[in-house]
Amino acid sequence: MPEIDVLQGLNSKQAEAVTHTEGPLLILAGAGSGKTTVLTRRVAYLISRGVHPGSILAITFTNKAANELKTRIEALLGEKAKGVWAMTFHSACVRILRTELPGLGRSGRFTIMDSDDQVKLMRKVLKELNLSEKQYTPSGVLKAISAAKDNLMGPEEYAKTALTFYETKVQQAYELYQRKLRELDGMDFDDLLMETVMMFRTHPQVLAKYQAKFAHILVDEYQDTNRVQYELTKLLAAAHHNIAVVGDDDQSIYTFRGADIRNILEFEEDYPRCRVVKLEQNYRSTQVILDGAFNVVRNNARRKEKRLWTAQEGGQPITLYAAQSGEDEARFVAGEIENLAVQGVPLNAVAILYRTNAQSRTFEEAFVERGIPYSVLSGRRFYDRKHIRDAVAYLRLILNARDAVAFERIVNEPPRGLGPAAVRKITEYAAVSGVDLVQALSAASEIKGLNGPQRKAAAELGTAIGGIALKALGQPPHITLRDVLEATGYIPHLDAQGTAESQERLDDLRELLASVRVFAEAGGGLEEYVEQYALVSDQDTYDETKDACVMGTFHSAKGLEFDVVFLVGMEEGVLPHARSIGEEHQIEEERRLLYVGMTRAKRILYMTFSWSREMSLGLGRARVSRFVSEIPRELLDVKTWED
DNA sequence: CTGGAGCGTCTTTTT
DNA sequence: GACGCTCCAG
Repeated sequence: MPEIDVLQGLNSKQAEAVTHTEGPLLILAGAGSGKTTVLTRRVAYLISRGVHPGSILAITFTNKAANELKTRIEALLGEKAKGVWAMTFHSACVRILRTELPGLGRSGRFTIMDSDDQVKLMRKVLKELNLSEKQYTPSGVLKAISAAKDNLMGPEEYAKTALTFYETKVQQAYELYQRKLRELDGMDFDDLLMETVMMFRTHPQVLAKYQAKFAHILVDEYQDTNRVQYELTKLLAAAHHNIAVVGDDDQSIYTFRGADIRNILEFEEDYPRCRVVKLEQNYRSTQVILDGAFNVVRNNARRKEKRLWTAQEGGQPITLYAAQSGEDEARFVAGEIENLAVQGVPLNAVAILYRTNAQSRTFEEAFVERGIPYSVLSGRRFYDRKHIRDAVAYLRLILNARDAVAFERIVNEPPRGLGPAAVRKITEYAAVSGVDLVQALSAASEIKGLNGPQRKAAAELGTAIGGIALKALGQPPHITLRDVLEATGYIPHLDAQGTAESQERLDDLRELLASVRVFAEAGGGLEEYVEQYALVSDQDTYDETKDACVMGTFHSAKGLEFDVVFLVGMEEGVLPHARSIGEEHQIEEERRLLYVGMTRAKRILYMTFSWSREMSLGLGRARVSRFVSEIPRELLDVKTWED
C-alpha cells in the first residue's frame, strides 16, 4: 500500500502526528479536529512501514471506538491490518490476566463483577463486620476502595494511610471484600487494572514479554486516564518510549472516577524528549458553535491555552429556549425535531443531551406521545434489567459453579421455596464438604435442615444446571441459554404469570437470545459472551444507522457528533449539578461537560431550560445555568414559551 | 421459614 | 420509579 494513501487529505499537523513514529508523542486534539482519523492513519502508517499489527496496542475509551478503529484500519489496509490490539484498558487487562495468571499459579478463569455485584457483595461484608448501612453506605465504601485501587493501594497499603475512624472501618471492609472476591474467583473493574500493574511489578519477566510485544502504544482520550491506567502505559512503554497519547484537557469529564488531568498536563515532564502536536483546526462545527463553546470553557483556570478554528464561517445562532415547565421543554424539543424532519433532517442526525439519566423520562414520554422514534444512549439500561441479569447469572453459574454471587442471584429465581435460611445451609454445606455450589444443590438430600420440598427443588435445580453445563462446551451459547432458562423454570414461570410485565420480560429475553445468537455466529463462545457482558458500555450498543433520534447523558455522548444537538435542562442545580456547586474544580468539570456537549453539534445547537421543574419534593423554581450567561449574547437567539 | 403486599428512601456522571 | 425493609398470612 503506497504511503501517499495513508497521508491523503490530512493537514500538516495531522500528518506530523501520523508520521512521528519513534519516541513519545503528545497529540493535543481539540473537539472535532479529526482525532479518530489521525489514530487510524497512524496505525495504518505504522503497518505500511513494516510494523507487525500484533505489536501495536491501541487503547480506546469504549469497545465501540475500538471496533471502529479496527474497521477503519482494515478498510485502508485490508487483511494486512488483522491482529492489532485495539481495545479498552479493561479488555486489554482481562486478556493479559487470563493469559498470564495461570502460569503464576492463579486462576485465569475469574468472573468480572460489575457494579451491581459489587454492591451486593459489599452489603454482605458490612453485615459481617456489623457496620450499619446507614453510616457506611455500600456505594460510599466502594467508592473509597475504588479510589484506593486507582492509586494502587491494596488493603495493606491502605491501612497505612487510614487515619480517621471511618477510614479504619473502610480498611476492614476493604480487606474482607478482597478476601471474598478471591474466594469467589472474582475481580471487580478496578482489580482488572490494579492486578495487571501489580503482576507487571512483581514479575518482571512477564512485563518484559509485553514490553517486547507492544513496540508501539497509542492511548486515546488520555485526559480521562487515572493513576493505574497511567502507570500501566508507563510500564509498557518504559523500554522504548514509543507512546503516542491523544487527548484534550478541555474534555476531561471523568475526574469523579479518578481521572487525573495531570496525566496530560504533565506528559511533557514524564517524557522530556516528547514531541507535541496541537490539532486546532475543527472540521465539525460552525464558527458560531465553536465561539459559544470557547467562551464557556475559557473561564476555566486550569487549562492549556488553545482555540479551535474552522474554515466554515458563520452559522446559525444558538437557540436558547426558556420553557415554562419540564413538559413544555420536551414539547418544544419534539416540535422542533418535527420541523427539522420536514426540512429533510434525518432523525439519526439529532441528539438530545442531558446531565442525568433521570431527565430522559419527560422526553421519552413526549416522543412516545408524538410517535417520534428515539433510542436511548444507555446500553446498560437493557443489560441492567433484573431478568436480563438473572439470565446471565445462570450462564455464569454454568461457567463457574463457585460463582456465589450468580448463585445467590438465581437460586430462588423463580421462587422455589429456597429462602435466605435454606441458601445459607446449602452454601455452608458446599464450604464444609468442599464441593461447588451446583454439586451442593444436587446433593441436597444430604443437607440437614432442609425440608422435603426444598430438597426436591434444590436437587432439581442442581441437576438441570449440571446437565446443561456438561453439554455447554459442545453447543452454541444461545442454545445453552435457552435450555437453561427452560429447564430451570425461569421462562415457564414468566409464561405462567401472563401479565403485561411478564410479557415484556419474555420479549427482553428473546432479544437477549437473539443478541447471543448474533454473537455466536460471529464466532464468540459462551465464556467470551459473559466476559464482554460485564464490559459493555453505553456507547457500545449505539447504532447510528437506525432511523431514530438519540438521547443520552453528556458523558455518554463523548466522541460522537450530530448535525443537530439539543442540550436540555440548562439550569443551576442540574448543570452545574447541585452536588458540584461550591467546589471550584468541580464547577470547572461541569463546565467542561457543557463544552463537550456543545462541541457535539455540527450545524445547529439548541439549549433549553425551564423556569420551574418537578423536583423530588414538589415543584421547584429554577434558574438558568450560570454557564449560559458566559455565552456572548450576539451568538444567541432567545425564545420563550410565550413567543 | 417463605413469599407477597405495602411503605419509605434515595436518585450525578461510568469502565 | 427502583429497591430495601417490615409485616403478616400460609
